[in-house]
Amino acid sequence: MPERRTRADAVSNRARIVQVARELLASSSELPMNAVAKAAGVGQGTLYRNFATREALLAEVYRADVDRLVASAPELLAEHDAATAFRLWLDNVADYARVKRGVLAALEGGELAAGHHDPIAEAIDRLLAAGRAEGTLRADVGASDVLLLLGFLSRPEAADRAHHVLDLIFTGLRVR
Amino acid sequence: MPERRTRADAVSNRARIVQVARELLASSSELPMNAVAKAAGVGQGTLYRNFATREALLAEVYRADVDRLVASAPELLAEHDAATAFRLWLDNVADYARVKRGVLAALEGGELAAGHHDPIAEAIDRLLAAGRAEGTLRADVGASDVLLLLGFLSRPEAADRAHHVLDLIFTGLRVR
DNA sequence: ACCTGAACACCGTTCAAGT
DNA sequence: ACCTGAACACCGTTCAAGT
Repeated sequence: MPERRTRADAVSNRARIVQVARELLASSSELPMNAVAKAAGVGQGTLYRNFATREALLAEVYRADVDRLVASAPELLAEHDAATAFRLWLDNVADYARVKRGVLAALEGGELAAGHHDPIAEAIDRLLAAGRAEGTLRADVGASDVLLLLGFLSRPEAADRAHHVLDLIFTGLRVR
Repeated sequence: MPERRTRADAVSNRARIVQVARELLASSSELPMNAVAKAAGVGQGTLYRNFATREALLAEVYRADVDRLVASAPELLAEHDAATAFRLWLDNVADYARVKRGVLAALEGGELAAGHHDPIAEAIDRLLAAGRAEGTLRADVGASDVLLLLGFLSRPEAADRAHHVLDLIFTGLRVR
């Protein structure tokens, strides 16, 4: 298998697409594929070659944010008991959701159903497993349940009430 | 103000539009306005004259279902303590959501933000107020919080887990 | 009063033709 | 190997012309 060098213009095209998408999302929350291609100065075909679906493009745009969110789960577990770590992690999710609703939209694509390795689901699994071991979080709750509950964060009206509603959720997941 | 008779064709057009929309939703979950007009045998202008937005059309399609759901709240309160009534009512919502996801989609339109009299929010308010009076439901929960939490029912993956997730929500809303 | 349907604007996606 | 952009299919919405 010989090294296959990617053409320089292809590399810069891809980078520019992602950059432009990020900028468009900062100002509008919609992301028309044609608009991305035009603003990036590439043909539509090039856009689709790089990102076959809008979801793929969103995932790339928010990859760093999602990585940070996922990485914070084990960090919190190292410093706190599991229930506290879970509570703090939920606040992290809310903070991300407030700034960029896209983080949530990106993870709602349905990778859930596909069952492929959704890193956010894995982070939740770790937190839940730790809480189960501690006896502080309910044993009959799965990551997919939590993801369903967190879906409310993607609604625009959620902004004000997010932390309060997260508190309700957390209370429901605790062992009484 | 003299009686203004509506033309007979206008009446039947409106009825046929709603009927056709109901049928399309039964088989596809999408509802293209052009498709509704075509299937109903009317021009697009007629469709828009009757229903200025898709939301208005959906509201009309599901009006009977929503009415039933709303009416069940006081009925349940008459027969059960407030916490039980609330729990049973949540199950009613889940049952509706399973059969026709549109009921949920219709109520998510954003009447919430507008603050106009959303009958579902009123039904929830009655249940919460009764639970507060009884001391069995948390006092710091509003109908808008519950609506946000119920939003998960509109997701396709919710079907299997709906009752379980509702149980988690209910637990979070109970006074411990 | 009410209706029709052509027309406009917009979007996603594909693919023949180019370099 | 990669790119361009015309082209196709689709949708929402409006409005001039009809009855």
